[in-house]
Amino acid sequence: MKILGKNKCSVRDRLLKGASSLFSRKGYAATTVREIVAEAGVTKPVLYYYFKSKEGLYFTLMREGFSKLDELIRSVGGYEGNTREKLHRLCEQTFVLIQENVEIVRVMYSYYYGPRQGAPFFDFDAYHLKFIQTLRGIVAEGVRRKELVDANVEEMSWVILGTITLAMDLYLTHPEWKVDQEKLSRMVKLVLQGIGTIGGGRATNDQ
Amino acid sequence: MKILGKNKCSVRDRLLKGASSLFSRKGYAATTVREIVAEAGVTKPVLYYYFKSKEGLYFTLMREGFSKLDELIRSVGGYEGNTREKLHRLCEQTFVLIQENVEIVRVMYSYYYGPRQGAPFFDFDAYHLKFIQTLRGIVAEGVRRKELVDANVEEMSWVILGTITLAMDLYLTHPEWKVDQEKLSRMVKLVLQGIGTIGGGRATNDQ
DNA sequence: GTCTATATTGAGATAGAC
DNA sequence: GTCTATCTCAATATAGAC
Repeated sequence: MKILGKNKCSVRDRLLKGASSLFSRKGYAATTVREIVAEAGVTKPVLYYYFKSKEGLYFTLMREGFSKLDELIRSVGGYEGNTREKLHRLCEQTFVLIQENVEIVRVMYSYYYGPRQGAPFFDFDAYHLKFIQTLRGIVAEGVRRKELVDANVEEMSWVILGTITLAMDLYLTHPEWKVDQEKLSRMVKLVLQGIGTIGGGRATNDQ
Repeated sequence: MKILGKNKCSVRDRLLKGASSLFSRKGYAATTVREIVAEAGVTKPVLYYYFKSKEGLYFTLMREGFSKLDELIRSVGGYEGNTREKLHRLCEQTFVLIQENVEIVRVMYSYYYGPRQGAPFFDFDAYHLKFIQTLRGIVAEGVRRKELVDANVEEMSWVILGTITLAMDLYLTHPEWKVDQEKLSRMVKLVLQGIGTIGGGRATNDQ
């Protein structure tokens, strides 16, 4: 492995960066190997040397992106504090991760919701499920500790998930609205405290 | 216009139905006119007779789908009852609309988040914005009436929007979880009443 | 090896008969 | 309104000159 100056990117990183940008803008199928190597200022064989194929590059990109999510999920086990604090921490870390990997998130999004268009299979859903399970764990513990109301754990998790997802969504589609961690944090606070004035009774599992 | 038996679909409708299914599964560009007409059991000139072009068919599909959303949004003006009831009604109507137009929603999603892939421009965002404005209107009125807490109207709207969006999301990607109006309704209830137990104080605009 | 000219293909679109 | 048959056009593939 070559030693690099601190501000330089390795060729491998340049290829990954350029590819993620192209994939997110044009889609996997529409992005040619030519464009990727041109973006990185190298020639085709370099790409094949590092990644074996266009598919290999794609997998590397996704694997490296989602390994950070894995790390985040593992770190949840070590969270200290009450449920409120844990939820806020999870939301914050997740949002930071998203901000740092916008392009990979875009690729994931269009794969997840749109037609596959020749993109190799990648099990995004496994990560989605893992994330939901983690969230659910925090919520279930919160209910046991009586720090959350005794309602349906799954639905409570979904409400939190919806808030995170919407923040991500708006961040991607309306950057000019400047959705950031602070706003997400206030939104989570609203979910915890309720946006209705007292009078409707507290949420319970009575249906 | 031909008179049809009550259980028969007109050719025009068959073309629209087949096209929306194909567009949602394969994407606009990857769907050929041949496939669309084959699906409807007619020949190409029929498509051109009704829609002038593939683009015309696409626009008709989107326009007809989103005109229902327009109708829904207009109907909000006539909502009766308190804010809680209005929000529940909006969520319910929106979810029903989504269920009845899954394929169009899918097409919209992949256009909105993915690369355009040759699909003609359609201003989905205008509808998105209109919807948010409507939601915001209900929330703002709720705050004035003191039926909602005096917090940031935009962020409160987003939390509700996030809940609807997540329900739609799960409905699209995990039909086996059977997210339905009842679940969405309970999720909205959770947002209104808060999932945290009392002790963290009510939400306000202190910040 | 590279370049240019020429197939080939498959897409969207149309004319005119019925 | 619907069909058969045909057109146009662009992208790609290939042949053959250089």
